[in-house]
Amino acid sequence: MPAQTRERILDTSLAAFGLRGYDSTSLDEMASDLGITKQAILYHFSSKEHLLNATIELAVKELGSTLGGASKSQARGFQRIEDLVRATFSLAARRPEVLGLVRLVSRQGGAASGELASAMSDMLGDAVRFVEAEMNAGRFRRLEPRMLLLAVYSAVIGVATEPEVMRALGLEPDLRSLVKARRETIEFLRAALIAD
Amino acid sequence: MPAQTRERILDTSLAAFGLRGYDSTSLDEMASDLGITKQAILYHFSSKEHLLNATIELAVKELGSTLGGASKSQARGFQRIEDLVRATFSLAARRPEVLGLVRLVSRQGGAASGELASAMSDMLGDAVRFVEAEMNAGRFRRLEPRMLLLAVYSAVIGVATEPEVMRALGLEPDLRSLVKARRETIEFLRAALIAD
DNA sequence: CAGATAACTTACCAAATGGTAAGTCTATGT
DNA sequence: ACATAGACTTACCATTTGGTAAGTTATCTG
Repeated sequence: MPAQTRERILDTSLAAFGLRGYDSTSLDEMASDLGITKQAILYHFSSKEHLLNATIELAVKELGSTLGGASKSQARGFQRIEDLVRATFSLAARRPEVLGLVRLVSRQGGAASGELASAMSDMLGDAVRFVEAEMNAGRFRRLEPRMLLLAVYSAVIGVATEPEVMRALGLEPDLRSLVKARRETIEFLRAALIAD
Repeated sequence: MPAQTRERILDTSLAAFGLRGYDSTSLDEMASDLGITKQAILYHFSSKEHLLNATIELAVKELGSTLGGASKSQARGFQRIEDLVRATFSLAARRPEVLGLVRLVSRQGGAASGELASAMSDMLGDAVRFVEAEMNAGRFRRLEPRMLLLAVYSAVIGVATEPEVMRALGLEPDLRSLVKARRETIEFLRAALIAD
């Protein structure tokens, strides 16, 4: 069953690109981790950039299947936000590299980012409509929806993916702290969002 | 006046490391930008890692002089938070590379990060005490102070330094949008923090 | 059994990278 | 006038990097 080499390569590249960065990861290194040669990688993906594209594609898929469920839930009001934050933290704990790659791509941009950008655009578009509806129904405080989402997105991603800042605050980035961080983040967002 | 070469190198390296990353920046490239040779850089800083250390030192200084003023202000209550957010956004607009480097170091960690970590630790320690005092005075909603600060930090840094996410939201990351983002971020934080 | 194809490996390679060694030029102090 | 030191540049160099070319091995197909 040698056909799964391609998937193993993608797993490794997702972890490497997502946790350490694109330039910091060499094909030789990944190959040796996998117990194959670099040329085996280049057999499946004709260049490092193509590998990055395929890796982004995989990350988009994982992101969609994790957050898509929560985002399309029938829940209303703040419950839906809470579901999304829980799903995001769950992803951060299980597969931190996925969020790492999202951040990498969203920072660096680049030609490969089109797909992720459009996937994110869709999800954010849905989110904007949802938030607007909740505001109109008087359940959420009235703020600029897109800016609000940017702040929420940043807060969640930041809390979920900045272990060094947690350390600077005297918190160990272990599972218990992450659970606590999730709860506090939800409370923080609840306070910010719920109209009086 | 050739003695300022050292400062020019540090300026360039701060911009390069902060905006593009450490591994993605080569000494040859920086040298050619400066119109000197790579060996001139290695004359002033004996290795790339030493250059990174000196660059972090510079960033810490800039961070301190920008945020230190706002953080040590006599303002009480939410006004002090607002001052800090304004100072952070101002820094993001004027010198995005400084915050970029902070993020780089706080993500990657590494041996060089000690100085920045301790500088941030100090600032965050002050912040924790301030937030606790405000909570005890009943002016801030009662939340876990460190988690609260992590969320605030993440939201501000994220909004100030994630242009691609802004684009995905259909916002151009120009100066006007940044001003708007700052205003909305402050409102968001005000809603989250101020006790009823 | 011949041969084609998939999935690799071995053998290279040119360019880029961080770094060393030695020389050059200029100002300055004696 | 001369040595000295600072601020570089020119010349190299070993290693790493992404990538090409040419096998090799196993499996499937006619």
